[in-house]
Formats: sequence, C-alpha cells, structure tokens
Amino acid sequence: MQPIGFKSHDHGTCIAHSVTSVQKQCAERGLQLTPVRQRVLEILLAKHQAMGAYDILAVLKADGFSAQPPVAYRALDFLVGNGFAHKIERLNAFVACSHPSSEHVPAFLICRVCENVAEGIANLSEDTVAASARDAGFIIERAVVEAEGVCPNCDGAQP
Amino acid sequence: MQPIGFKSHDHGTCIAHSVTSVQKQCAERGLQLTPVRQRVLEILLAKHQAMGAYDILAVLKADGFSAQPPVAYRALDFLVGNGFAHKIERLNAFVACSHPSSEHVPAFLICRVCENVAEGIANLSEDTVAASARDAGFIIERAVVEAEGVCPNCDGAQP
DNA sequence: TTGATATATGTTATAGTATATCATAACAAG
DNA sequence: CTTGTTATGATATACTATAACATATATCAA
Repeated sequence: MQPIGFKSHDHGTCIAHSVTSVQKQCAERGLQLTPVRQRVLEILLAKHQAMGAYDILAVLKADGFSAQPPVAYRALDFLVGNGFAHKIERLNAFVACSHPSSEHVPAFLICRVCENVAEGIANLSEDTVAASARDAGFIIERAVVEAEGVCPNCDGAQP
Repeated sequence: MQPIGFKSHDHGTCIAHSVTSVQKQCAERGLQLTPVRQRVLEILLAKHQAMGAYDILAVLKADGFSAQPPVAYRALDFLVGNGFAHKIERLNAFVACSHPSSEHVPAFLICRVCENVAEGIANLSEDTVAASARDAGFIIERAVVEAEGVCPNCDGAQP
C-alpha cells in the first residue's frame, strides 16, 4: 500500500471519501459520530499534517464549540480508539487515518521540514520484530512505526 | 538479535558491561561522560523499565545533584543523542540502550502490565515500510518501532 | 601560562501536553 | 418514571519539556 500525503491528489474528494467512510463504519458498528467528533475528524482531514490537541481546540473554538482541553482529547480518544485517527507520539500530535477501513500497523513518514505526514502500512509480522517478540514470548497488541526524514517535496529545497 | 528484559539474567554484570562499554565509546569519540550523565545512565540501567525525566530527577536529587528539570533533560539529550539511551515516545519515558555499540532501528516491546521494556532491532529495510518510503521518494533519517502488549511474565497472571 | 573558545552546569521561569474530577444533559431500557 | 449509559460542560491541576541567562569548567592555540 502506498503512503499518501506527499503526492498531489484531489484533496476535496479525499476528505469527502474519508468522512463518508467513517460515517458508514460508525453506523455499522453502533458508534456515535457526534458533531464534535465529526468536526475534529474534518479538521484533521483538512491537511495531511499532524495537529496538536490545542491547535484543534483553537479551530473548535472558532466554530463555536466549547474549547476546554477535554473536549478535544475526548473526541481524539474516540477517533484514535476506533481507528479513525492516529497519534504521532513523536510529535504529540494527531492525524486522520488514511486507511480507516482496515486493521493495520501504521507506519508514519514524518517530514521534519514541512511536517507533513504520510501513512503507510508496516508488515511487522515478516520483520525481525515479530520474530523477536515470538522468541521472547511477548504478545504484541498494537504497534506503530514512526520514521522521521525528508519528503520528496522538501528534499533539495531545505537541508 | 534477541530482546532482553523479559528473561532472567545477571543484571549486575549487565549494568557493569553497559557502563564500561559506554565509557569506552565516549573515550573513543571524545565525548564527556560527566558525573551527572553517567549517573543518569546508571539510573536507567538499574531496571529494564522506562523512566520519566521527573522520576530520574528524583533519584538525582536523592544523590545530591541539582534537581532542576534541565539537569535531567540535558543528560538525557546527551545519552539519547549519542545512542546510549532511547526515548519511548509512547510513554514519554527513557530507557538505556541495550545495543549501544551499533547503529540500529530500535524496536521496543512494552509490557502494559509490568511496564518493562525490551529492546529488539527492527529491519525496516526489508519491510514494506522501506518500499513505501522509496516509492514516495521519502528519505528516512531515523525510525523507531513501538509495540505494546503483554510480556511472558505477565501473560496469564494479569489480563 | 594565558587567553580565547567551546562545552557543561546552575537556576529561574514559563510553555506545552494531558488528565482527574464533578456536574449536567440526552436518551434508551426496564 | 427512574435507572443506567453515554456524551458534554467546566474547573482545576498534573505532568512533560524548554527558553533564557548566569556561572563554571574544560580544551587548545599562541
């Protein structure tokens, strides 16, 4: 699977598709995609960049929602907990999931210049990681790969 | 390479070997392993568990070192920057490196029950991650794998 | 040795991230 | 209707990290 985020694409439909997909899944799984939750998802989808909780909060405030930290964190917990968004631990920030329809180990390619984030899919089960875990008797419940570097748009432009 | 941390081992020599190894490398590379830095390394080595900066600070304080946050963070920056320790982003915490003598992509197996951490080595270059990055034109400078789950000592004991 | 430069530490203050807690509202099930 | 559940509102606080500036210590060239 290809990461998206560094290649030009029709971002309008990209957003629309994602929202529709999440709405559909929520309906199927009996989850409530409430106004705040959907709005936070849209905010995240607006760009392929990680956003901090307080950045999101500022947008929510401008939209007339209550702007206390828990508002943002609760919505983010919902989205992350149900696989509609991910937290980039390295940045203490969040991104909408690019592959919301399937279970996967996300692999983030984080550009340290423009801060855009592309999400690929790692295949740890065929990596030495899975072998190590197996040998150690460790049961992996969830995992994430975070890679920092330079994206093609920034390579050459900025060192 | 095997992760360590979940199997019983002679932890005394484990610590001693690590300290000696780091001392040797610092000498070779012209790095100053000052008292605070070495002490923080020892504190991290004391257990195969991630420690927060403020936990470390508390120990430093008990040892008579200055106990302002920058003291701990500077020592940690030194250790992490030179590959003698790693930051576990998911936990906002730090661990001594188990393989301080080689460049590697660390893969952490984090037990959510006992909070012990084992460090293995990922081989992303043969993972789909490397292929995705290559296809996207993304240059990976550093990466980390963080896997959360249950270690063999806790499996069965606690759900 | 001395002085210049770089590196490391001491200290205060503050910025940034996240959660605990309690109160209220909306709604469905019994 | 009242009980249980889920979501939201609101306040306060805890936890994590860094900026900024002063002082000290090491390193090295002249």
